[in-house]
Amino acid sequence: MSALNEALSQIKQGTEEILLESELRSRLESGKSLRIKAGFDPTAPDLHLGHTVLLNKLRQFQKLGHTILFLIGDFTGMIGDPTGKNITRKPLSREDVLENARTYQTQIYKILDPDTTQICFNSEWMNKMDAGGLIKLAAQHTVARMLERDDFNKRYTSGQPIAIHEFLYPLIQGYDSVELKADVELGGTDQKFNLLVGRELQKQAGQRPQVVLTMPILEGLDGVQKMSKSLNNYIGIDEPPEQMFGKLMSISDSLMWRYIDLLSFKTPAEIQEWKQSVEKGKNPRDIKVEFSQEIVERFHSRAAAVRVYKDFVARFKHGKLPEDLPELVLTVKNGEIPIANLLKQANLTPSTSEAMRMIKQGAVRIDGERVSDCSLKLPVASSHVYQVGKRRFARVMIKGN
RNA sequence: GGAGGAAUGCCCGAGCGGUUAAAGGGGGCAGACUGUAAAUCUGUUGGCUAUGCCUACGGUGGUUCAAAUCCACCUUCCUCCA
Repeated sequence: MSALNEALSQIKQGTEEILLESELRSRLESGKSLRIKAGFDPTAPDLHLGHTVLLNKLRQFQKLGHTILFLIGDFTGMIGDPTGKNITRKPLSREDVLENARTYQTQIYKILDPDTTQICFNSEWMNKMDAGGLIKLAAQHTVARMLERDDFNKRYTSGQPIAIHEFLYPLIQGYDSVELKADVELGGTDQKFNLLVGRELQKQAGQRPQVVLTMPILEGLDGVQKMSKSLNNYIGIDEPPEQMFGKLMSISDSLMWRYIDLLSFKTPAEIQEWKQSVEKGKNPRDIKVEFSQEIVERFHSRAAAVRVYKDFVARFKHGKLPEDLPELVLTVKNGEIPIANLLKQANLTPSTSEAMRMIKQGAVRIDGERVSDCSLKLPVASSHVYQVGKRRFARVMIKGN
């Protein structure tokens, strides 16, 4: 296989769609270092594994010698991508934007190579654009074409409101490609429409239209909705190894394959081998362990991956307490504290009412012993390990004042 | 500019004067079973100084012994007409 074909097949691996593949091929043939654009929301600097599907692909481009334009949409952030849920957002302050950008950098450089990554902000050119410029931009697209976008279309036909400014979002995102002279733009499949607008605007600006490459959207831990912070079904790349491992182990067997396909750096052949071994009767859990360790190692270290597995075995096979359980000291006034209040103050339950419920349901343990008495009071100077459900633990020392 | 309609708990959605902390579903959480999986079954799902108290049906005021339910005004949203 020629180097070109090899590169192309690497790029194609795991991607949803490439528009147009022939254009990508000819650009790769030129041998030049391409400008690869990807846009990010300025408000959510907490990256999770869902984002890394895209980042991994960017990394691959870097390894092939291309340059990444990491665009932070601080201007478009004022609009908010029109999902129908959020209306206009408050513009972030300059400080917030820079702070978020810094947070992004510390996270993305776990995957991307800083040397060939350029961080850009679209406010740089958008703040300079005046009303006339915006009208000129708006004149380059039609309402009918805007309404082709699936979510606009749905909202329009079902009588949901669409604010005019929401139409500006795809336009500005497309215009960013003009400004950046992007050769390729990557995005999730949900971005396809916006990415295509970029092609359109580049053509009108006399540029070669960018190649559009879409990546599948990773489902969250529930396996249904896309991974997102607001749905709380995500695994953050900054999470401690234990938590990361635990969350990965809790995904279902069918979802596991989806995660492996989109996140693992194993070759397709190796993944195929895994699938076959499970078909032959291997416990899928063992594959999950191996895969989860790979991810922990990527964002932490080999040592963490090993430790986390040992801890996991000790805890769930042999019923031991976790090693890293939080410890805290509570100060009480009257020489004792009701169990419900203790659990709330130790952050093991959100409210005392919830604590009461947990006790009634047999979810609360002290030093491994199930508690059934809601009115139990704990005296000063005692120190025990409290547990609510399977996952929440804390060692609490009670002090008088 | 005119005419209608809607707003209920995390979400959807019933209720349309009293027995309503509010049916049903989804989601969440917990228990059982397991592999901290899925599926299944069961329970639970406002708060608190806790066998009682407080706050809740868009907001404010009113009618009533009693209001999510009736009235007035306000706010927000939707539909149709122009």
